[in-house]
Amino acid sequence: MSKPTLKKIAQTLNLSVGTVSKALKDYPDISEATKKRVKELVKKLNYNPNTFAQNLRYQESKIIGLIIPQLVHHFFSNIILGVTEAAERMGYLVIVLESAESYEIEKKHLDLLLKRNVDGLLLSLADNTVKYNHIVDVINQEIPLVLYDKISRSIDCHKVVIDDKKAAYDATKYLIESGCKKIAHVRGPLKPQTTIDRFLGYKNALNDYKIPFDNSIVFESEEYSFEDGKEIAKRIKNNGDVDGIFVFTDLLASGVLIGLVQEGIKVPEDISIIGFSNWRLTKMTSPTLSTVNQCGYEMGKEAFELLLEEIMARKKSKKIKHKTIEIPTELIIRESTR
Amino acid sequence: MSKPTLKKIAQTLNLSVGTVSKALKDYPDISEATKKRVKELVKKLNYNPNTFAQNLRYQESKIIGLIIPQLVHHFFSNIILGVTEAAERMGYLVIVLESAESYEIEKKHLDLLLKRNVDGLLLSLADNTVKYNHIVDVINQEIPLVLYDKISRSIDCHKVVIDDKKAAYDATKYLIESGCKKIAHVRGPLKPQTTIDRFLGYKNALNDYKIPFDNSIVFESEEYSFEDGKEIAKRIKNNGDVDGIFVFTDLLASGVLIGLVQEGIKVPEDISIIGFSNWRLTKMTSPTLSTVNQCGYEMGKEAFELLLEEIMARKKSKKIKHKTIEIPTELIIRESTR
DNA sequence: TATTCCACCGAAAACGTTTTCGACAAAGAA
DNA sequence: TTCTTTGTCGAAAACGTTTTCGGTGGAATA
Repeated sequence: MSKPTLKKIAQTLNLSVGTVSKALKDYPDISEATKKRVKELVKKLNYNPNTFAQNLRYQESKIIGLIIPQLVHHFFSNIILGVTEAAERMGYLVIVLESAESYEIEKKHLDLLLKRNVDGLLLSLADNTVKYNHIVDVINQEIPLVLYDKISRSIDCHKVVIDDKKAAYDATKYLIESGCKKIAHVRGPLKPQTTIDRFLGYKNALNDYKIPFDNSIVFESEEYSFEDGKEIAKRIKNNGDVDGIFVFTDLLASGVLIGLVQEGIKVPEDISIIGFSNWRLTKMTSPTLSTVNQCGYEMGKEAFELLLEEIMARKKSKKIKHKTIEIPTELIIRESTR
Repeated sequence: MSKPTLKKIAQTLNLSVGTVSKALKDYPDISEATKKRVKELVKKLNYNPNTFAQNLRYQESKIIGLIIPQLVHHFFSNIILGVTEAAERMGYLVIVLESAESYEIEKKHLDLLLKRNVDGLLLSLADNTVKYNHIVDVINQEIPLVLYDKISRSIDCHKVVIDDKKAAYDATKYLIESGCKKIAHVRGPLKPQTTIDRFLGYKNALNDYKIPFDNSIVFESEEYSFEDGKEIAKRIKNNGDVDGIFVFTDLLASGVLIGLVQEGIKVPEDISIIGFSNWRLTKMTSPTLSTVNQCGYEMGKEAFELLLEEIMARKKSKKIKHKTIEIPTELIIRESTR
């Protein structure tokens, strides 16, 4: 009752193992007659080639590794979905590991995946990592790797990002054009490139519309939690004349929103708010939250396709020119803006 | 520059491949001297055993498959985290695939994972599957499999679930004891066992407290979306004297909550609401939503441990008595209840 | 009849590891 | 001296597949 192998098939058919293998792969030097005999028995026994043997033979696993900063996160769930679906179409499977925004774990998991002989790696940097040696090492070992979402410009590989700067610019621009005169910004620590770029987009928009930048209405949240948002709402309230806020992530934005409402401020009549990421919760606050849609599914798909390109290039030991794909974002206007 | 292998190490050390292998595994028939020589070179070359060869040799992949009905879902993200962390501790990696609540895809993905020689499977049934042949087949093939969350009692294997009936009972009981007299229930189609059990728990609580069951205030939602919840809120409003609602899932519950508030009904003064699952969004509605905490992380962890038990038993070809673990739930009272 | 050619198939190496079974010394016991 | 023991190591099979390189027989050609 054990699994059928080429050997068993060969024995019952009085053929050699090699002939059976070739028959299955339609080699021209096998007669149609024996091909038929082989294929029929294979079907009958429900034979499937042993992956382990194939892996060993071809020196590839048809598995890629996907490292994610935070598993429990709407955006990254969409990334996983995009990656796995694209991968599956091309015969690859995906192993997902979380870095928990920690440099140490990121490194450990990178290592773990390499030891398991994945064919390639998809990586979004932990907020916490500022050194990139571990990543450069991987690339130098000729292991295909592409960075997505949270990347570092200094690493030479394929990358896929959203245009944070433009998205932030557009959001701020919308606030300005809808009549806001004094626009605050709530951001996180300036470590990941995304946070930096969103901040820059905000500043650029102010600049283009001749609104003076005022650092006293830029608020930083360490945790960017819902509770943090509420806290910041109070501080904004005390800053009398703010009439628009661009918050760098939805969770925080919803905290600010609810906080303001609880403080008796009318949204959007008194203050407009725009968040970032289009989490599901943006449809559930009251008022609902305007935000920037950031398509994780699309990004995951593109990331895999770039990785596949890199894998194929490595097979032919071709060097390749690396590119950076930008996934378009989209401003979604709901009730928290005028 | 290619990867070091046992053969290369053996050659440079004038040893046989077998000896090198045994030296690394501290076989007693290898002298300390050569062990030292081997280990030093191994360290220097940063040798790692080739996984493919090991897989082939041991006939195991140290990879398990995890099939999830919906990838983009807070609860299942926690499942993934719980499974992968537990698996990693024991030297296993996890391949995640989504069934998208479809029987066909569930079957396809089950098959895909088996062909890839996973050592075991974790499966939560798609809402859509009512036949279990594909699963029984797997079990008959002696492939370790455990069901989690959405299970079928008729399948003989390890299972891990939450005690939906008890959780629903407790939620309903809370509504009753806090003074509700006429309690509605919002549920999904009665296919998955979880939905059935939550409905039963609700009915049992009513029964124990001598409150007559009234089918006209049991509402069914096909999609259990946020919008569906708002729709149902209107119908409940027209049913004048309902003063408590137990909703079988948070997303829907938040829809009902917001719907009622928008209709001018005071929550919890006029109507109390309890949801189910403790999604993050329950902390962000206003008022915040009372709910039942359902620990996905814990469930994932337990599921893996049961699977490991099964894997070990199969190695020794031992039959094992199957058990069902129930992950405790916890009623979380917030602002939507009196 | 001798040669070439083709159609068909098998032998064997290779991927890298693990483990059993001997083999061969040297050391100890009889 | 002979036999057994002990300590070290190597040879080889095994896991299952793929692919190169010959090899065989028969048919066609010269």
